[in-house]
Amino acid sequence: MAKIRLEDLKQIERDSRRKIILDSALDLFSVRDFRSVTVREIARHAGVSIGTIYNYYLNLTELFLDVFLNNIEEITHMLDNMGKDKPPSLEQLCKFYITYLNDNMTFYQMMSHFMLGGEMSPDATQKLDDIMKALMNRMETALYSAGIQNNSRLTSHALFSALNGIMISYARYPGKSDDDIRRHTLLLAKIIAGVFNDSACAS
Amino acid sequence: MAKIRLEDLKQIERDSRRKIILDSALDLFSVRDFRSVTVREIARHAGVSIGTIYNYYLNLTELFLDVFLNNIEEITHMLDNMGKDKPPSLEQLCKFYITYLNDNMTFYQMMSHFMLGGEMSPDATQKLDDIMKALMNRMETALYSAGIQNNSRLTSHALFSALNGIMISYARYPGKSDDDIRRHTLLLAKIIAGVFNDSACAS
Amino acid sequence: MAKIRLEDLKQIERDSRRKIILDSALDLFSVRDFRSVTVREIARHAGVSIGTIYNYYLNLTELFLDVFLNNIEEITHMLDNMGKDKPPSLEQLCKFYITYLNDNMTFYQMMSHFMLGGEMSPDATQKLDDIMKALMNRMETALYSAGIQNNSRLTSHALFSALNGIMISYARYPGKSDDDIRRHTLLLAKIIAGVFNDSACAS
Amino acid sequence: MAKIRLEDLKQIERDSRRKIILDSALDLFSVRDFRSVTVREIARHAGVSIGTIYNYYLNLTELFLDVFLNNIEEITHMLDNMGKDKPPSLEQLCKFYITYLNDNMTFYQMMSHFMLGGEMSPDATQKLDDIMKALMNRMETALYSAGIQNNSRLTSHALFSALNGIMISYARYPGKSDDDIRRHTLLLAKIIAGVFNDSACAS
DNA sequence: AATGAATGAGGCTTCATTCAT
DNA sequence: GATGAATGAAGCCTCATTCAT
Repeated sequence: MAKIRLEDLKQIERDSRRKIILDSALDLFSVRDFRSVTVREIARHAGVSIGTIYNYYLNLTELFLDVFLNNIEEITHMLDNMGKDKPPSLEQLCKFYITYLNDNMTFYQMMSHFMLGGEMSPDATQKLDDIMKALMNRMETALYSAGIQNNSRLTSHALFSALNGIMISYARYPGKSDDDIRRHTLLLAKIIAGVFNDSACAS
Repeated sequence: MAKIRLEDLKQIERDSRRKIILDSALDLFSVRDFRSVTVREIARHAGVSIGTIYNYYLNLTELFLDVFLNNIEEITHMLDNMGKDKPPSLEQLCKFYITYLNDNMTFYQMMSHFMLGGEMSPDATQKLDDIMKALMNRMETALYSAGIQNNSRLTSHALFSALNGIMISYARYPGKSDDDIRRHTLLLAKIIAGVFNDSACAS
Repeated sequence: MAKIRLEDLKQIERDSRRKIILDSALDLFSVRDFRSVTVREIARHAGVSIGTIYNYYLNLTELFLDVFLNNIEEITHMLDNMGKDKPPSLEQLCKFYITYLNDNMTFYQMMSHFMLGGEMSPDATQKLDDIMKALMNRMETALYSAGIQNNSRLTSHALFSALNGIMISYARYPGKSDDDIRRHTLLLAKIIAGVFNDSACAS
Repeated sequence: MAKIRLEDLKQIERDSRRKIILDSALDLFSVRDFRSVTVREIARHAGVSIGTIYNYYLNLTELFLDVFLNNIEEITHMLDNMGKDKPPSLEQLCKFYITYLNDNMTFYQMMSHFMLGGEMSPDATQKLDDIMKALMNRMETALYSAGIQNNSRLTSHALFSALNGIMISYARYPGKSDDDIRRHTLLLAKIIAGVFNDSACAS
């Protein structure tokens, strides 16, 4: 029994140190494009050595992926906690998602990165797939509540795509401030929500 | 007059050489992620020296941008030529755009790149803005024809976003072949088109 | 008395654990170039921790050296057991040695390593010297029996050199299989034996 | 014609710079084990940038190989120039070779390195094979003159092996000075020469 | 205008060894 | 005595860009 507790403690310590590294990386990513952040910087910022990073992650890509997956999980959890009793409305969901993306530009930077060529191990691919499915389930539920009951899975893919596309297309509209961007993307999110809602009514 | 002709010739030669470089780059990008293509490779493939590349482009980014802008212009022209007399239907437009993106993966790779951190000169930003506006005009026209007459500019932004998002989100769905991807993204394009169409009817 | 037995037991356990480590290392070396084997791998393969390795060896070099010395001792013992009553003939000796080297490529890899720059402690140097002398005695005996009685010590050095050189020079003849190598090196061993034999007769 | 001269000049310049790099590397290798010499050091010592090294060599291994091949060629040429009219005697050849090895410890360090695991491209392997054959021809000729006319190719392999083995086995005899080593290895070379000579007479 | 050799900062990663538990 | 996480120096190599010819 004592032994089990010791192992547990070790695991907890390991997890917490991994979290320190992860959070340090996030910290840096919130300020700079993640592709320009170096291992050295992450290590220094986390207060550990370079080697320690590699004790917790096979390579930089795995660390990036961890950040990415954590983001998706966070979004999923936040969605679960939005409407305690009933699922969020389409508009709530869209606005929330776009707000999250505005607050976490690293997230869609990484999405682009991994989707457009970032090499991933089969293991990582599987994990990503699972976590993504959980998020898609929430989207599907919201669509279902909004009255879209045919093709709901495919439509949730379309909705997810549309929202991601907003940020990809307008996250850096030339000459606009961060606030302008936020306002514009939220507006587009509202339009997307409206379009999907109307479509539900029409059909 | 003779002088003018000589200058013209020079300009023509210059333009054609620039085109050779551009096409060579495109050639390479059709096979590999553009971020992994080096100046040396482009030069060798174009049959010119590295230095020549820099005689025609300030730096690699400008060349990338040229490729990108040419793509947008090409899309715009193709849209213009689709329906000789009447603008394309929403579904036609969406399917066409997604088909183009499937055929030119470099295009949305570059879109992501420039939107998510690629540094651009003010000059380049302006040019991009102009060319993008022309494309957006075509989208707006199609939406207008489909019955979306309120907020049509904003809605065309939303449509553009949604289509881009399809590729970003599903261009590399794990374990799917190129053909699967094409089928899935076209399906999503159809759903998007349908949703926008329904919305037009509903309102 | 009980105490002595306990100490003995401890020593036996210590020796056996050291042997486990040594054998694990040998196991790995039989498959891969010893210079590419890491402490971590040896530890894992031996089923002990990295730290334990360092409880038994001052550093990796000492472990390598231990493997090397054990090899030389093994060769010496095998030579002793070859001809129970009379020493082996020159050809027998040469063939045996080359066969051993073919079977234990790590041995001459290490010989090269230590001879060509591997740092050794004075203590280790002394140990190596002793063990090497024992082997050289066997060679000298064989040469003596073959009729080489002048300069026999020096000649045994020459013979030893010649045999080692065979492996260094032809252990990786380009495009040859392991079997080809074995056949070629054994042939050269036979020639060397013959040359030394003839020389004995001639003088 | 002018053009050809220009190209020639360029090639000459290229060759000479390559030689500068090569000589700088050799310079360093004469003082330190080549495996501990870094690209940075070679570059600094040659007065060029690191990148320049890689303009002339694909990687460090290729540079090492170039040093090695140059050594073999040098030996071959020196052998050719030894006896203007008649080939060198066996003893001359052996002594010369061992002297060369004593003067160029990098040579047999590299021989060991490449023979015992250093990865080589097929192209490099071929080049090495060719150059080695030229050297072996000289050895064979000397053996032939010494009266060894049966199996002369195989015997030249054996002689080559034996000489290499001398250095591998005794280049670092514990507690001996460089001069001691030189004397001892030359002695062994003489014995080897004698043995092969006697053998020729006996048969 | 065309050439292409030279540049060199800086990236990621490895791995023997230590030492607190 | 056993453990194994932490350390961090150091290695090789890439590649956009410049500039003398």
